[in-house]
Amino acid sequence: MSNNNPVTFAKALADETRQKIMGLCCCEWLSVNQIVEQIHVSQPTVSHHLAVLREARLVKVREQGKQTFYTINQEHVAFCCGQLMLKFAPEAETTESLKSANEI
Amino acid sequence: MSNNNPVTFAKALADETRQKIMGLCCCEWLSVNQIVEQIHVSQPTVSHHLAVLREARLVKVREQGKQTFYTINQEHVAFCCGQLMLKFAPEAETTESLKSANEI
DNA sequence: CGAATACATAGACGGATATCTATATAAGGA
DNA sequence: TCCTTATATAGATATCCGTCTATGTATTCG
Repeated sequence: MSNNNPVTFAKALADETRQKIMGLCCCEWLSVNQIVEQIHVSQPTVSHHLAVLREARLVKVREQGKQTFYTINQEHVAFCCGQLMLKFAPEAETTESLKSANEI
Repeated sequence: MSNNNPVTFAKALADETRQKIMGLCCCEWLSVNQIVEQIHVSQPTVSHHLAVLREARLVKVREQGKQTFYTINQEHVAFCCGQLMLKFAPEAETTESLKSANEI
């Protein structure tokens, strides 16, 4: 059921806790427990949110023994943001710079 | 209650109907009725969604006699997308091009 | 093998939200 | 002034979703 449209992307981002998790494992790989330790929700809740992010392809997963490590799929985040800008802000300056960068 | 954080932005985008409305009035001013005519939900529902978009500052409003016209606030959409990229995809190539464009 | 650790899944529950109908409000025209 | 048109608001309802506890599954270690 992995989906890739702008609505799926937005829904995945549309939660405070999920954005916190994303902030935590943005530029590094974290195990589920490491995330739980830094956030005030239960382990199953974290697992639930990670599943949502996985469905939306917003995280990369690496299993290693007992542990499962997650990190943000930055390329996909950037791609989806670009899609939103092209769709809903095609005439904005920032979007122009994005377009011209893509052409190079 | 107008809010400006990434969660508010994502929540506002996290609905199929709202994204349809945004697509419709992206590059032009439309009255509420014009939106209702092009979408299969009731007028109060459209008004509700426009209120959500207004709260998130994603639309500009212009009242004119009996009618109220809406268009996407493209600058703000682009800004929020940029914020998301900087926060959750700081190392992605696309984001780099965004940064360097801002520096110019 | 048996216990402990790490994570996922199932199910329950309460609060948020998308939609509708009915109605209020306000502007324009006859 | 009265009726029509355009939009917003109120209230009801059903569904979605975030969270929790309990439990399942798999891996590691003694």
